[in-house]
Amino acid sequence: MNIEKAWDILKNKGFKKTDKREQILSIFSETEKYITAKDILNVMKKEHPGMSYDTIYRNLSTFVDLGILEETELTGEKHFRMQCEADHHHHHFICMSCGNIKEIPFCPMEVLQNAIPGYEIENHKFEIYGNCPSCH
Amino acid sequence: MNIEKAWDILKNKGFKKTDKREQILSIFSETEKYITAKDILNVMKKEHPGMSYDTIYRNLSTFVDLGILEETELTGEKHFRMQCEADHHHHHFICMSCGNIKEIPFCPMEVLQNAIPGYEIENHKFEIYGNCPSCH
DNA sequence: ATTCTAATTAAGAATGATTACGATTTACAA
DNA sequence: TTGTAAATCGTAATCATTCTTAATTAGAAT
Repeated sequence: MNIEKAWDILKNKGFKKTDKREQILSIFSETEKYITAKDILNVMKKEHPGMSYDTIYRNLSTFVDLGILEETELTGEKHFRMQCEADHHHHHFICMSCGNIKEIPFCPMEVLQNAIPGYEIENHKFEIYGNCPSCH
Repeated sequence: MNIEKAWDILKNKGFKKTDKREQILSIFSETEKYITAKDILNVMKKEHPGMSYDTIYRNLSTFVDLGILEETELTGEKHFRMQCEADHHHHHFICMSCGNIKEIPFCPMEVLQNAIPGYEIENHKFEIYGNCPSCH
């Protein structure tokens, strides 16, 4: 996902182009890491001192709904990052030291499906936490 | 895990036997589901109207530390249940309708370890959400 | 059995993330 | 340019969780 593609989606759904949305998307496009609403506020309040949390949370929620961002819960806080472009479904290793992520080129769900017949799987979470090679 | 075994652990570590702990453990022993601190308060305040949240959270935290309970984050809230007896490491299918859980007799980590060499895995979360056969 | 002491609890205030709301401003279509 | 719904601001409310202090209690020591 990149900024242009995000705007395509937003425009297509009738959302307006605003400075705030532009800047939020720009922040996400510059990092691979999962970041929080507070992280975003800290960057944005430099330029817009009167920045409202409401604006950030509302837009993050919109972006997740539209598939522009992906969301996960880490240590009690919601974290967000740009939705991966990858054509194949995959998961992430998350470095708890530097925050960088690594794509895990495999998903256990295919194997699983057969293991619990009769159970209707709607969602799953598969995340691996630890230290990446550079944070060893 | 059962109540007797939990008390063995608690006694062994020098924790005292109190009515509140007895009742909290009893609530967990009567369900397979993941429940919240509020769920516990709702049950306990019938007998102990002046029940404090602090007592619940403090004990839940102790129980998790001692391996009596296991904890997970569902829809923004901490949920707890008795630690499984199972001799083998495993994961859970969680029914989002009735809350019942089913043991998944397999863990993808063995396969994964080889897929990302150099990455030090400290923890992982593998949970499957959906509807169980009876909630179809 | 009584006393002592550290562990435990009660009661409510504090915190921190997130959401809600009325008033104001803005994007953009007509 | 103007009208209007959408977006934002500023702040208050909410919700789960943690903290604080004083009072109570379990279990050990006497």
